[in-house]
Parts: sequence; structure tokens; C-alpha cells
Amino acid sequence: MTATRTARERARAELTQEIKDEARRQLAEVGAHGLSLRAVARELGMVSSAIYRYFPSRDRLLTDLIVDAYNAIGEAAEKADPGTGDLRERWLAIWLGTRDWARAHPHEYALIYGSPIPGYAAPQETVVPASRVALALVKVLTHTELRAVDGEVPPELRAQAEALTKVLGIIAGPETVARLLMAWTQLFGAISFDLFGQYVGSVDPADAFFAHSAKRMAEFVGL
Amino acid sequence: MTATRTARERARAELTQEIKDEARRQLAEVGAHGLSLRAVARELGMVSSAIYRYFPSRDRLLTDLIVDAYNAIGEAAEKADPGTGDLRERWLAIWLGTRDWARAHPHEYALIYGSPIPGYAAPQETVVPASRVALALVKVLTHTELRAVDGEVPPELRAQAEALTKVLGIIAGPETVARLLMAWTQLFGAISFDLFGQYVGSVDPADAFFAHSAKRMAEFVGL
DNA sequence: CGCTGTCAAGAGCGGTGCTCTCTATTTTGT
DNA sequence: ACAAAATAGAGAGCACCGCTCTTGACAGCG
Repeated sequence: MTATRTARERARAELTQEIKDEARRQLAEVGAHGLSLRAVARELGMVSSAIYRYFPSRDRLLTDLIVDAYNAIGEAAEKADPGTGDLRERWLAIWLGTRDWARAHPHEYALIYGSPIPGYAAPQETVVPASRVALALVKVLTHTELRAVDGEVPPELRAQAEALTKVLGIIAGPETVARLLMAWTQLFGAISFDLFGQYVGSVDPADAFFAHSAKRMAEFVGL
Repeated sequence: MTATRTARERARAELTQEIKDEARRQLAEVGAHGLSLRAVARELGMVSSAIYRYFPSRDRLLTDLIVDAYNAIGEAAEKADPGTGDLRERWLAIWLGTRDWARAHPHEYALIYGSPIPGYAAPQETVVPASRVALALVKVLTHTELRAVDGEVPPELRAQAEALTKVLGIIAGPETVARLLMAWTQLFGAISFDLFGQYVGSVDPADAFFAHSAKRMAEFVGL
């Protein structure tokens, strides 16, 4: 266990990365459905059985790709946030940055926000990366007093909202938390509808509608 | 071409239905990904090649299942609407009815609102069934004056909204149409997040949150 | 009856995930 | 320095998949 790895360890890390890169390329061509370890191996010039030294199963490779995708879209959201300035502009920037990443990586987006893969249960390690976009949105709201939004909240939802308030560390009433969840739903609902073709025939292209939605939802949560 | 079919024709129609039913059962077990014509045939006691007499390809069977699913969720939405009475209650009923169908048929829901299937292009025949839920929502609004909602709408979105106004035959300003689209997005965004597990850790179970969202979106569109 | 169209059956092609064994090479402990 | 242990790739093989092709049995109808 030295600081400088052995030649074998370096080769292994490199090849592992190459396998993931090639898998992502195939994901863009044939989707998660058609992702084939044999094809990845073939493209990399290795024999099919050899790839199992690096990923013990197709599912394990998928999990790694999923975690990478959650981190990538989360990082895109965080980087889109200027961090200072007008809060509504920061909010909009995060929405646009998130959508831009999704449009640039539609198959990776579908991997994380599309249909669940049957027989595949997302391991625990995906939950933290999965929350990064939502946390970026919440961060915009933490240092300001939100315009109060009114509305009755049923007890069941109130309890869930209050539990979330503690986790997120924000000062907001249950109705505001509920609206924040709706905004989060709207963000990914709109991206999914756009990418999955449901807007064809109504708002296609959806750029103007998406930016409009972002602004309306900013108002909606009290920003 | 007589009204009463021959024995052959009746047997064929029955077997076609049996194949679709068995395919739906398998969809629930292994998803669209794992749907296998051979397995369907095996389960029905026929040899694998025989099934191609009924469905020329796996994709053709998928298309039929997709059209059936769109029609089923559309019919669920329409039947949930009492048709008369308080408009906000009708709106809520449609939201709940749509979600109920989705929760009862999660794999069929994923088939139509989940990730697009790579290499599969939805044929034209799917677009009319796909719009039935949205039309059920619009129908609630057609015989009332909506509370005016204000807001600036950029020209690009305004043009799309006005084109939609004509198609839908409703009397509503561009901002209202945009909000209607947002409500439609919210409806399926929330159902997808619920079914696909994104609400785990925040609002799970999501029943209270979903009903709350429905009511807030009713207000939001001016109902 | 015999023709025509429909049907199930079976073999076969090239692909898949995955396992096993065998051999070559590198790393590690003494 | 050298042998033992760990790791690497290669290849064969299993059971499955979608799909195609051919063959032989049967029903409907003139």
C-alpha cells in the first residue's frame, strides 16, 4: 500500500475508466436497454470474459453510470448558479443549467429520471448524488426571507414538510416547502416531457415555455 | 367479409387478445426491456415461431400495448370526471383518477411516460390516445370563465399558446394556456416521481402531497 | 374433390449475460 | 533472488434472446 500505485493498479484504473466511457457512448446509441458488456469489450479489443474482472455484472456497471450521471447533473446545476446576485436570476440559471445538461446527455438523463430498470434496485449510494440539484435550488432560498405564501396544508403533508425543513435547514412554513417540492417536480417533469417527446404538438421547441415555467415557479415558491 | 366471423377469425381474435394479456403480465414482471416473445409463446403453450403469425415483431406488440395503455389511462381520467358539479372537485377527481390508474398499472405507465425505447419510434397512431388525459382536464375549463391570471408571456411562447387555443377550442389568454401546460406537466411529473422512486426520502407516501398539488394547480390556472 | 391460404412446428443464425478453466504475467513476502 | 500468491486475459461453453426459413398439417370454399 504505497502512495504511488503499481503499474498494474494504474492500468486497472485507466481501463476501468475506458470501459465506463465506452459504455456511455453505447448508452447514447442503444440506451440502457441495449447496453451490452460484450459489445463494450469488443469495442475495446478485449475478450468478453475479461471485462468481468472490472465489473462483476452489467448491473454494477449501470450503478456506476447512474452515480456518475447524478453527480454530473448535480454539478451542472451547482455550476450554473452564479452564487451571488438577484435570487430569481440565480433560480432561473439553475433551471436552465440543469436542462442544458439533460439535453446534452439525454440517455444519461433517461437512465436516472426515466423508467426504473426492472429487476434493478438502486443501491443506497445513489441517494446523496440524486439530491444535488434539489439542494442547489434550496441553497438559493436559504439567505432570504421568502414572500409568505398562504394555503392550508393537511396534517399528513404538514408532518412531512416539517421533517424536510429540519433536514434542509431552511426557515420556511409547510406550504412553502410543499411548493418547493412542486417546483422540483415541475423542473424534472418539464425536462422529461421535453426529452421524452410529450411536448411534440404543443410547445415544441420548449425553450420559451421552460424559461417561463422557471420564472412562474420562482414566484410560486415566494421568491 | 360477413358480420359473423368464421371460426378461424374468432380463434385468431381470441388468441391475439390472450397474447396481449400475457405480454402485459410479463411487462409487470420484467418490464418493456425484458418482454420476450418467446416467453409469451412458451407461457401460452405455443411454439416461439407461431407467435409471429399474430405479431410480426416485438416492436409491433409493444406499439399495441402502448396504444392500449394511453387509451386506458385516458379512459380512467375521463371516467373519474363526474362531468357536473364543482369544477375544482372535478379537476381534483381527474388528477386522482389518473394517478390511481398509474399506481395500479405502473409498468404500463412506465411504458408510455418513462424513457423512450431506443430504436423505437412511436407511430402516428399513438398521438390521439396520448392526448386524452390532457383533453379531460381542458374539458373542465371549457364552460366557465377562468379567473384571469396575469403575467408577461414572451412572443415565442405566445404564438405557441395561441395555436393551442385554436386546437383546444378554449377561450383563454396565453398566460392561462401556459399555466395549463404547467399543470399538465405537474400532473405527470408528480406521478412519475412517485412511481419512479424520486419522492423516497421527502414525501413518501405521496398521497397528501399529490392531492395538495392538484388543488394548488387548480388555483394556479385560475379555476 | 382439389386448390388456396393459414397455421404450428422445428432448425438455425447471430447475438446476449455470465461461468468456468487454463495460462501468462505481475506483485509480494521471505 | 526466488518462490508463492494474486491478478490478468483467452477461450470454451451454457442457457437464453429476436428473428427467419422451411416443412408439413389443416380449414374454407369453388
